[in-house]
Amino acid sequence: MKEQGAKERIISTACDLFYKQGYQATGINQIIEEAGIAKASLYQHFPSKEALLNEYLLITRLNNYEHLLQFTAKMHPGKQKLMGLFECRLERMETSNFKGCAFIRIAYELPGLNQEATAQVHAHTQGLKTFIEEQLLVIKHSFPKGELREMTDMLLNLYEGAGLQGYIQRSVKPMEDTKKVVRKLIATL
Amino acid sequence: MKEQGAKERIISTACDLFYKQGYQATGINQIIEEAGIAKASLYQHFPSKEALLNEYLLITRLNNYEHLLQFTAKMHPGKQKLMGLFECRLERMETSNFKGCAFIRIAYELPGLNQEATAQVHAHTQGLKTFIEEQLLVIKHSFPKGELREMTDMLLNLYEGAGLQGYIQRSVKPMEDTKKVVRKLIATL
DNA sequence: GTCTATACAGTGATAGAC
DNA sequence: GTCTATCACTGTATAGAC
Repeated sequence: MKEQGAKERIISTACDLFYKQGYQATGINQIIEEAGIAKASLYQHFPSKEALLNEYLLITRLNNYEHLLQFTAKMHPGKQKLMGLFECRLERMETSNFKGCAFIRIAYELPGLNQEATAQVHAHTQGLKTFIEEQLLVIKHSFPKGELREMTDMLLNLYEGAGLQGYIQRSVKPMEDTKKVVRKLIATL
Repeated sequence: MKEQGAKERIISTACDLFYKQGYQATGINQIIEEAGIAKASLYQHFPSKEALLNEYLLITRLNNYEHLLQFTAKMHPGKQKLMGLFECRLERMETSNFKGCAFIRIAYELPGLNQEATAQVHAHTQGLKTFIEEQLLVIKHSFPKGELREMTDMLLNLYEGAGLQGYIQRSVKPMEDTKKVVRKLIATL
């Protein structure tokens, strides 16, 4: 990891710790220690801890989205890719130790979120909605607009709700069950 | 508020602040200031801030549950009470400034939650499940066991997912939409 | 650019007077 | 039981030497 520049080490360490421990529970001191750099060097690259938070959210969002696209790249648009969304998260829950959606965690941890961070949270949600909507339109080309939005929101709720329950119960079961339910739901379309 | 004992003032202030601002963001100093008592008095009644957290979760859980029971007291068991669960939260979102489910917030804010606090979170979830299951059994007396659990979990996911989206978007719309979807879902039972 | 050393506010928690 | 005063510690952020 030493061959990376200081800034890169700071970012990757901060992203890791912010997600694992939470933003507030992670101190600057821990970040610089694990990144192996001095405190002043951190403030050379980032004016404040909050700036680091914004960077964390941006990078995490892009990574999550990129991962989803790769995961579903070879799937057929429509039902298969829609199921892929759930399988993608299920895989994350099985391989890494899943701590819930990073953006929901931040929104819950910091009731007074700054403007840029809020924008990232919304962008993440909107990205999911768009992905879901696209697949739904492939499945049923002539979706009435109101029903499309309704179905999209319901699937999003199920997706986030299952992730949430899975984290709280420390189990992949809620997500597996939700996957089955979703499969049934879209089978009728 | 002055006629209440010191302990009661501490508890009600802490409950209020922990929910509004989060646990970590709320300092002992703010609690004692708003409660109008001295710091040493607080530690007379509670050995630590963490003890206050456990008290907060217990009281919030009992209050939430009590409120739900009162809200649905005059409704018919079954479909009406099940819809009442969603209407109850909808009402809370409209009247008070809803910050999401208190237990999910705590679970997300503190990845390393103590045993008693974890138990409260689980008890809350279990309480919701039991409530939902009871109504489902009234609706359809001969529910296959697997499907009953499946349906219960799905409704719980929708309930929590909608609360979550509602908080993030600062809108009651996700919960209203979810209510409609749930009404359709249980209409077919 | 990166380091050491430090500033300064804020935290949770205690001691001891009244 | 409740207060004032203070503890030891950690938090973020900066100054100044190399």
